[in-house]
Amino acid sequence: MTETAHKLPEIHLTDTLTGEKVRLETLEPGAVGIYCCGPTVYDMSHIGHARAALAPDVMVRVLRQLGYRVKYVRNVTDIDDKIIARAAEQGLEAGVIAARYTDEYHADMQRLNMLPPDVEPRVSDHLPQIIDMVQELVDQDLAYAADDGSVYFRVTRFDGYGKLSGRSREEMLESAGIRIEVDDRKESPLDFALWKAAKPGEPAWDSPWGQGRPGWHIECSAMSSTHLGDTFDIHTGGRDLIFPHHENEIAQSEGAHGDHTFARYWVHNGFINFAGEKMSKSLGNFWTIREILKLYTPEALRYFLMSVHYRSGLNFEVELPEDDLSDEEARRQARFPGLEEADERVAYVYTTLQGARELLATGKPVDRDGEVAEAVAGMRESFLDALRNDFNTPAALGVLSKPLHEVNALLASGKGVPKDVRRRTIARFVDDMEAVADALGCFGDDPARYLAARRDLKADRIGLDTARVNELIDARNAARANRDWAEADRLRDELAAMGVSVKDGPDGTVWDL
RNA sequence: GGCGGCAUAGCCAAGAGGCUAAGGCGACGGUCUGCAAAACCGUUAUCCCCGGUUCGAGUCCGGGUGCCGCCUCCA
Repeated sequence: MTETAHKLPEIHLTDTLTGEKVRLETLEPGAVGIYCCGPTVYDMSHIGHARAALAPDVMVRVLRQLGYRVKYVRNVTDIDDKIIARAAEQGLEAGVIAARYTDEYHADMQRLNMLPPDVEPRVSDHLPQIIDMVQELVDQDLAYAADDGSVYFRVTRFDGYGKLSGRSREEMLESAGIRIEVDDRKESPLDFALWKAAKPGEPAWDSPWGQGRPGWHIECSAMSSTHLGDTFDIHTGGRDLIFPHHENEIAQSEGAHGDHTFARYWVHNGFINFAGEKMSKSLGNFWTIREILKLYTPEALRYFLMSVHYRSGLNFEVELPEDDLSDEEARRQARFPGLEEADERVAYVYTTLQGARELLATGKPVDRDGEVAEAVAGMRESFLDALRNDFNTPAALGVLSKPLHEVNALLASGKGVPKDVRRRTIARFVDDMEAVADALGCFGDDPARYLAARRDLKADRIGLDTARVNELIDARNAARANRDWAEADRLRDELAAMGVSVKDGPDGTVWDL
């Protein structure tokens, strides 16, 4: 416990357990342990996975920027029914499938600029801890082995059951069996598997109950206590995991550890909804990260995901072409209005940063002490205030608007502002945008490189003939030099028809998509 | 059927009882420009309905309506 730890800025977050926004009081001052339910690696990740990874990513970034020491743990579920099923389909070992999609997940996360977790535990590396935990629960009579060698958690013995999802055991019992058949190996319909007896041909490990594998929920209980302790600060995941997954984690962990609080705060991200054009079954109802990144930059996707608070639902509008195209081709030509807007916004920020850097690169070094235009002076603090308040990324992004306008105005004209104030304001903006970029994982690239990469991506997407564009631009510049406006405008229309917009500036003509 | 969440401008979206309800997109008007584009400036809402608590409610409580999610190893 240090002096500075007490001075760290306050963080508030919404805890699913109470449904209220509360001040984060960490177990150990100045330090935060976060556990995130990571992917089950049986297929390519979709944008929902990106959202689930982004929520803790922003938390870790913000907490670290504010001076907290963070231990970020995100697991990989590499033993699971779906993996086994996929392996069987493809005639491969389950481990091969898991390894492949773990790699793909890492590749997606890296492209999306997600911080790597400090520890990334895999279920297959934690069998001893899992078995110990199941044994502990059996010893405490909180679990029982069935005749076939499966072990179930005895929900009737854990009084807190239902506290996260807001249900009572009585309610759940009433609705049990309505939608799924009750398994007669279980004492109660509410009981859930801690250990599943192996069927022939499935991956299996030795245990006191025979060959088998872990149930889904126990892994997170075992891995979180291994890497963060029996009690830790924040547990994150998608809303769908509240019940049963996280409810069961609480039962297992608090049961096994003698009623110690498991996670002190539960943070759940909302879902992505598909709106707009109704998607048919044949087209599938999800979009992979990989597909999206063929069409938009990773930062555009990040920005899009951050434009709505993590707890809310996010409408992912999709416009599919009307033509009678193959599913594959239709998906390749899909448009996403939300992403489109995000993409242009990110480009606007980078264009501003580029202009700012160019201006600062000329002339004398800037004296940082002294007056700065108001809109920019307060940006950093307001920005962080928004993020300290339940990691409110849309509010934080909103804070950037006025400074961006101010800087663009200053770049366009220094009129009415003392020269040193102008340069100092722009310099401050560039400096503080580094902190912004650090917190958001966005806007941190070199502006020129980003904008070029974005243009290339869009050119590829529409199959643009870049050489032809340059020819037309040259021809148009020649016409303009001759003040042949009719011809110049005709050429501009021709470019526009190709999707190219031109901008005539004092330093010549540039084009964009 | 049970549980939970959400309803703010044409669209998207902040708002943890109290300054004139952020911001973005779009639209309209203007500056700049050969004309444009970009950029900048300006305009563009009383918060689903009813009742209540309070000096004061978008923000709390009750009821209604409408969406959505979970109750199925789906982020």
